[in-house]
Amino acid sequence: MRILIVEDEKPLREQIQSLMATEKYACDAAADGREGLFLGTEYDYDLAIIDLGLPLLDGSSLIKQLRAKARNYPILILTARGNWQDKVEGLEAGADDYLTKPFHPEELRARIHALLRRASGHASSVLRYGPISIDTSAKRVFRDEAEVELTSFEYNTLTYLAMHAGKNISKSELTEHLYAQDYDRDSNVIEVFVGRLRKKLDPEGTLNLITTQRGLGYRFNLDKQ
Amino acid sequence: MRILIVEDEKPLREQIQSLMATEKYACDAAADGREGLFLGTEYDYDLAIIDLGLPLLDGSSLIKQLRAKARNYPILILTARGNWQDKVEGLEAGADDYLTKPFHPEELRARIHALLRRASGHASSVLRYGPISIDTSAKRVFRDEAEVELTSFEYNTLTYLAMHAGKNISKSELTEHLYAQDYDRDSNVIEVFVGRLRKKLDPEGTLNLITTQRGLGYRFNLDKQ
DNA sequence: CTTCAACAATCAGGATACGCATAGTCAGTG
DNA sequence: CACTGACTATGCGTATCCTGATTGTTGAAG
Repeated sequence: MRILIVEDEKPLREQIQSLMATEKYACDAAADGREGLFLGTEYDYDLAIIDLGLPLLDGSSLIKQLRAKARNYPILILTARGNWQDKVEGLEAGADDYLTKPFHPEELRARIHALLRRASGHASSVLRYGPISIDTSAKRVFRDEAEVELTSFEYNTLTYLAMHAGKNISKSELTEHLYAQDYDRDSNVIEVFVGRLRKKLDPEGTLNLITTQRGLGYRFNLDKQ
Repeated sequence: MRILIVEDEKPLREQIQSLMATEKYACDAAADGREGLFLGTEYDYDLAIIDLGLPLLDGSSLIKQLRAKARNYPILILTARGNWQDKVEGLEAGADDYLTKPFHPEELRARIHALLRRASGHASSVLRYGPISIDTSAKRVFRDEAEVELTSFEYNTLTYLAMHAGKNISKSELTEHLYAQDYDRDSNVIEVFVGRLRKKLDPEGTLNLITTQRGLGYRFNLDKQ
């Protein structure tokens, strides 16, 4: 999951960033509306958290512009307590939920979970793809009823691919979603981990689990059931 | 265990809160139906206690809306003595049990225990996992018929893990359910307590009681019997 | 058909951050 | 004021992640 934070107050921004870090979400932060618009347009986020009172470009204009550019990820807005007009304006601009400052970190976290869950539309916690099943609440993976032990990063990579089964996912999309902004592009971590996943989940290569689309990315090849 | 209380009468609400505190449950309280709906929707509770006569949004509507949003934790309703219709309506809306006011704290305590136990799929108040058994009503723990003395926090950690046996429970999920509201995130309490549990319950490490899935969480490894 | 460049896979070793043990501090309680 | 239990601080070991070189594969150009 990759999350965008647009918040001008540095302490709050950093607090949110560290909260996202504990959730193992990759996140980018912008300190004003302009920068927010740039990042929000440039990258494909899973969620954005936007303060309404921003320098250079205010929150609801930012949201309007993002929506106008067909950026459809869920947006959570932050408002000062009691600013009814702002809140309503933000929601009308295209935000999905709001939170009034100050808030408890727990509250923010819960909202984010709810938005992400709603966005992905996954009701059950067990995803089945033929012989492979992924229990997202237990964070365990099985092949033919036998558990396959995955590390945290392997697990994240697999679920991202599986949740976009049938689609070509480029390596850069994967790194973008699994890592925070500043990540060394010319590394081959993804290849390494895809290799590990293939070895662990399909050592004989009979499933054709993850195929390589040269120049395009990887594709998870089992249908969801 | 994390519990939600929705009750408009302040004295009663606080009485219940302090009762929950003595039980070492983390709990949040709401004074009206709206707030109750918000909290109940956004957080993952283990149980909710809801008064039927509430301002802004009445109890049974609240329950209906929670259930409609797939919030499946057990709900205990509180009714004034003799309000048959209300009680029935509440149960039909999706409550699991009721209690008529005024009630003895003991009675509330017993009902809560029963509901939590039932929710985790255990009929009796003694949970058995191989050589480990947990008596949830007496809050005592045994290994091979010998009692193991646990402190209250150790006990809570153990029961939460045991009630979700087989699942990887992240440290943040543990803190969410064991502590109320905000809690300092970069602390290693959980690690310390898991360490103590292992030492007390399985000093030789023969049971493989709680395993660590680096980056994913902890897992209680004994099957329920 | 062969060659070549670009891209991908593999492997092993090093760096890092995660989790653990231990000990120490602090707060509450009798 | 001693005692217990909750939490913090520190250093250490190691699983996990990342790197870079090497080997393998692909597809287009000659």
